[in-house]
Amino acid sequence: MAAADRTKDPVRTSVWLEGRPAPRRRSEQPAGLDRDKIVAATVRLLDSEGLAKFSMRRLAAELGVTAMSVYWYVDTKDDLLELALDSVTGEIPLPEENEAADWRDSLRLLAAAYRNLLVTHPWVSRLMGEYLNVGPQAMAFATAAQRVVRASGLTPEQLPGAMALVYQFAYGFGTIEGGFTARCQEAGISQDDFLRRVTGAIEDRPEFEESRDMVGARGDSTVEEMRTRDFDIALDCAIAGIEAMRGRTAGS
Amino acid sequence: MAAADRTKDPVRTSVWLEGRPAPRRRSEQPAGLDRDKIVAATVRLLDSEGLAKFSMRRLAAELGVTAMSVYWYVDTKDDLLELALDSVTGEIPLPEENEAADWRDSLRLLAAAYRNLLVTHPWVSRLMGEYLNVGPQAMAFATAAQRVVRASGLTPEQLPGAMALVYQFAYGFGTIEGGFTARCQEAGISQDDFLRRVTGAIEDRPEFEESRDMVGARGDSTVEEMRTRDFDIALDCAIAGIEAMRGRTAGS
DNA sequence: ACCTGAACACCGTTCAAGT
DNA sequence: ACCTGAACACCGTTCAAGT
Repeated sequence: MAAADRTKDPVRTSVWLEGRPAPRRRSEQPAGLDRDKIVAATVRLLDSEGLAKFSMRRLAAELGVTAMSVYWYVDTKDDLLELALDSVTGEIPLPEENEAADWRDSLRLLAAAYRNLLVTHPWVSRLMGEYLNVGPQAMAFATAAQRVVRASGLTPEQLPGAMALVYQFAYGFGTIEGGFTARCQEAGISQDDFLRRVTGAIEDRPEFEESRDMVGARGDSTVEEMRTRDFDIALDCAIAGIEAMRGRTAGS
Repeated sequence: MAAADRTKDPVRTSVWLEGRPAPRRRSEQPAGLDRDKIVAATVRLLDSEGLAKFSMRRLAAELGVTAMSVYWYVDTKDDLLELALDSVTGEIPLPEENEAADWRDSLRLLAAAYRNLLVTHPWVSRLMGEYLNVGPQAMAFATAAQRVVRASGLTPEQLPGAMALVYQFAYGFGTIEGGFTARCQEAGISQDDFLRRVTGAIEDRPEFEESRDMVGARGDSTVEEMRTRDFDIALDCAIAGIEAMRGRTAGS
């Protein structure tokens, strides 16, 4: 199947794998619409109101245009969300190619940036789980992520497992954290207040007795501090694991 | 705020933290409806058709009843989904309390079971990211999960980080895996065929050149084998990390 | 080439009414 | 106590029509 005759495929894979390139603009359009402008407005709306409230009609209103105008630049809502996903993925700062830095430091920076993306854009997690995520920015991140872990000196057989450990951990961590912050934002309440509210509700009910110590605050830390500490310790642990794996053979 | 007068709260936390207990049935109802039956039907529908296609109207049709009948047993769709989430969480086999087994083995079993839950019910991941997940089954799992990692001998300061590393990794891994299998099932295509299709599309397009080795198959393994291998290696790595962290002080 | 309007087949949920 | 029907305010998307 040549690139030229690739057209509508019944099995949807990804916007990025469709034959059709983004339509290029030639001159001033009536409404001044634009794929980039549409994606930017999408990201803005997703950030401020969340994925659940986002709709093509809402987006069109934001752009001062009819709902159907957007469909000139984008095939479906799914495609648009994929574009928005890749767009914010580009916000992750990637380490320099020829940097002499220790791979542990690079790994820590990259994982923290990944976590940060998932927290500042809580809708990102769901889209990553739903779509293939093979856009250019996602690929650039994946390449950098692989390069950083490869510098640890693991064997090619160990590499994918170690990659999964670090980045899937960061994904899971950022997902739960993002869900929590989004919920608080939606309720118009601080994270610490929300936690107090939940622990309060749990204390009132006898059936939650044995799980109380898992939910409450630890010491006098704020929720944010607790989480950053746990994230750092988890990364330390993963890095220590990678170092311990180095030179191990398959069945030891 | 006593348990008795807790009523509708503008800040939604979770079904499990609402004052109202599940209404208990007294005799034969006209349609023989039931909270358990509703939740079971919900799980069945979510498994077979996915979260995107699930609706209260679709569920009602499955139960042979009007859409609004369900609302007698459940306040909102969100509440129902929370109930379904906790219901399948109970499918995870938990290790015996007084087992003399090595914590590494228990951890491997529990993490694998967690991954398995996320893959067999691909809708679970999204709900875990969206809701608080403090239902009884989720709490039982969390308790067991904590007990297993605690047996590794880490300090109380290290414990939450190590927990996060292992279980958030399993969550992230199962999420991506579940999303992939769901996509294949929806398209009516095998996972290996889907992968071949994607790699084929990537080979056709020059802009994906440098990311080709990250997507393709490795050796002659099937997709499923590759993933299990990576998952196991990642867990080995995490366990090695936990062992290396043992006895380390805060800043070493 | 770009944008609109009406229409179709859906949603979750409220509310008054039936039995 | 339990279930229904009509209605409200939404969806994503198609399709014919405008400029």
